[in-house]
Amino acid sequence: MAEETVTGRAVGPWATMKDVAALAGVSLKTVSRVVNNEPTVNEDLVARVRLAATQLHYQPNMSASALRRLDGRSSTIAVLLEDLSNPFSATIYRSVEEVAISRGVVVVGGSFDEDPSRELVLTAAMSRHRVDGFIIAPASRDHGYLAREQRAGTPFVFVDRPPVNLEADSVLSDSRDGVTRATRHLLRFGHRRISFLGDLTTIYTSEERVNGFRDAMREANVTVDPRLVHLDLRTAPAAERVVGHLLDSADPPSAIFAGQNLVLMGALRAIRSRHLQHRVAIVGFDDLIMADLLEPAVTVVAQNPERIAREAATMLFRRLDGDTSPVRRVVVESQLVIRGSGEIPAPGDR
Amino acid sequence: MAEETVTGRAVGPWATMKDVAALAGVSLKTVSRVVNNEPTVNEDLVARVRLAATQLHYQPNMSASALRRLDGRSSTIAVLLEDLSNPFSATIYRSVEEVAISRGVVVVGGSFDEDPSRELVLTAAMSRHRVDGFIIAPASRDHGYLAREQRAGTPFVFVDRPPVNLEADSVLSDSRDGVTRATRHLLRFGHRRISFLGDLTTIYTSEERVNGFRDAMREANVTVDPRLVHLDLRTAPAAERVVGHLLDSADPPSAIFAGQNLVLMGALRAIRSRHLQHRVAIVGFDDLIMADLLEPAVTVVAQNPERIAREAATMLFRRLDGDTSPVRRVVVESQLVIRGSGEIPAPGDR
DNA sequence: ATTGTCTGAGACAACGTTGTCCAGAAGGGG
DNA sequence: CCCCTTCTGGACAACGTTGTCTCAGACAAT
Repeated sequence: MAEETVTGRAVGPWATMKDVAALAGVSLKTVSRVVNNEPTVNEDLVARVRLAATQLHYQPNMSASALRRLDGRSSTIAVLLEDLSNPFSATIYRSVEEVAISRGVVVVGGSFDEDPSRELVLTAAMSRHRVDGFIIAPASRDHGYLAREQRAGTPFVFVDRPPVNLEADSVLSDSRDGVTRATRHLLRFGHRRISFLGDLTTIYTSEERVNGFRDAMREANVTVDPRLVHLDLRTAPAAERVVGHLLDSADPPSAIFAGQNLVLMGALRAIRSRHLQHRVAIVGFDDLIMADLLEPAVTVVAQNPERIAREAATMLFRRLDGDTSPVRRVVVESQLVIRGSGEIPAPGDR
Repeated sequence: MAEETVTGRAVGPWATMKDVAALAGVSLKTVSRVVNNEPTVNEDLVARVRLAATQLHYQPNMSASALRRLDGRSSTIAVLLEDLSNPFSATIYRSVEEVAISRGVVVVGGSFDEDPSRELVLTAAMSRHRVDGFIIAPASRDHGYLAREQRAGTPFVFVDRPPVNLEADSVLSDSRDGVTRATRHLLRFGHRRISFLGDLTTIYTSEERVNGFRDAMREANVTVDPRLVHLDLRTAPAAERVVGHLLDSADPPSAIFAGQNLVLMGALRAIRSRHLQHRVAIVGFDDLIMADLLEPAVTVVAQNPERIAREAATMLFRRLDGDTSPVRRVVVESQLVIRGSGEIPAPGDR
């Protein structure tokens, strides 16, 4: 055991292949072969090496391994999302982890918080660690800077947002269509004054969602009152304030579409504090835990983060396994979950 | 740029220190010094090296760096929790990430799902990657097997659950006390038939929570009806079923303490479906997003995952910075958040 | 018995970096 | 002017592993 080496390094009791080889009475290279399950080793030797390895609690050093291997693989992938503490990102992370662990790959996570400079910092850090691949929901709107790394052989799979200035696989939700369908749903209940509340317009999905809303309104020949459209809302309190003003105004909306989780919560608070929850219809984007427990239960457009993640992970690993087929864009359907709050009819309506 | 090396390896366009040195017209070692911000380099050379590095988009190879460094540091820490997709774990992960990124350290995450064998698999994987430290909420109840790694110099900080058979720092919630206080709260509203619903008894915190409940009941001289205590509930549907039976029974509880998130949700569903939400008091452990939007809003014992994570991360990094002071156990207070559901008086009560 | 083929194990170099050591330049004092 | 010290940069080895090559030995065919 290499308690102390020539250089005087106090590495602690990490056994190396050399130690295992010495104990098993074989050459270092034979240990390497056994560790990598190469089939050309005599089974007696395999057994001896295995025994020595367990006795010494040998754990291969992945840094050394990654350094020396021809493919440079580190058995590590990066999953970089908006915010690992929000349920959507967390579910994606977790589902990717599931696929990764089954392949002996560990997952390095990071949160961008919609900050493009953080995206740069984190992707660079991951590059330094030579992760084998990326699953990324970018904050920036230009991903050309990743081309270099991509050419170096690192695959990228974009989730939730498409790559810009980069040819890469992506797995997206049908946000636009999802919102269109939800808006049609509200229109069907007689609503004409529908308020749309959206997240940062810099975010791709956020843009898609407003567009989906406008699509449905145009299709139904309902003009959108610009006073009812509020974008760049990021927090529940901000949304609560805005919705409060809307509801207190002379010509309030009869229905609200909340384009994001926190915005939905703020809107719900504003509605409830005015006891309007059975009068004003509301539909949200992204499912909320406990949405079914509210009174009325909340109708939402639910995305499918598990499926997005599974698709993305399989695509990534396929690429790592050598798939060189053309870039793919997979769209995962979102689903309108009808629970009550979106089925409140407009005042004059039947 | 090493497009192709002697061995014929297609490494892609990763520039190495050698390439940078060649372009800058200095020796390899000088590049290393510049990259590591060693102060003994002439500033002209520094500038030249920096320029060459950016021109080549040089990113140091952390695998090589970790391999060669005396301390073997990989600038990586592992955060291994129950389930990264549940809000408690996700918040901890995210808060640790925040501290880590400020130190240029990346975070590898993993979920145990309360499966001790998965704990073994994941910790071993992290060992192979030679992570610099661990923040861990273990699934197993014996952590002696980590001693070897600890002796190798890797610090461990346990969160949410204390280390067993291992001397290591820990950051815990005052679960037991929190539950005791919540139970007293229910007792104060006249409740005597209080039902306790708990998670897997193998989980440390789960055990603590029942104990906290029994403490308060004993203190108040109220005997606990064993039919009202249900443990090993893991899912919302299971909890819903159990609470359904309780409520439909001849002698139902007047108050319920739900020892965990999903259990709370199941209990709430059972109560609501019987329209008893204004009759049966309920208090949960762990805050729920939107708990304030329910009718009545849900009283909970809220933990403080951000603080737990921040404490744990600072402890870990202090250890990495050489702190050799005795092992510490930090307790982060939980807080009873009064919202309404826990303040429903018992039937016969004032 | 000799040669040729094949299998499996070991010697050796190399991956990209950092620690150690040394040499040459620069600077100061006698 | 020379010697000694200080500072800076470079040569070299080493980290733990894997790829390549070689060689010993087993075995079959002549």
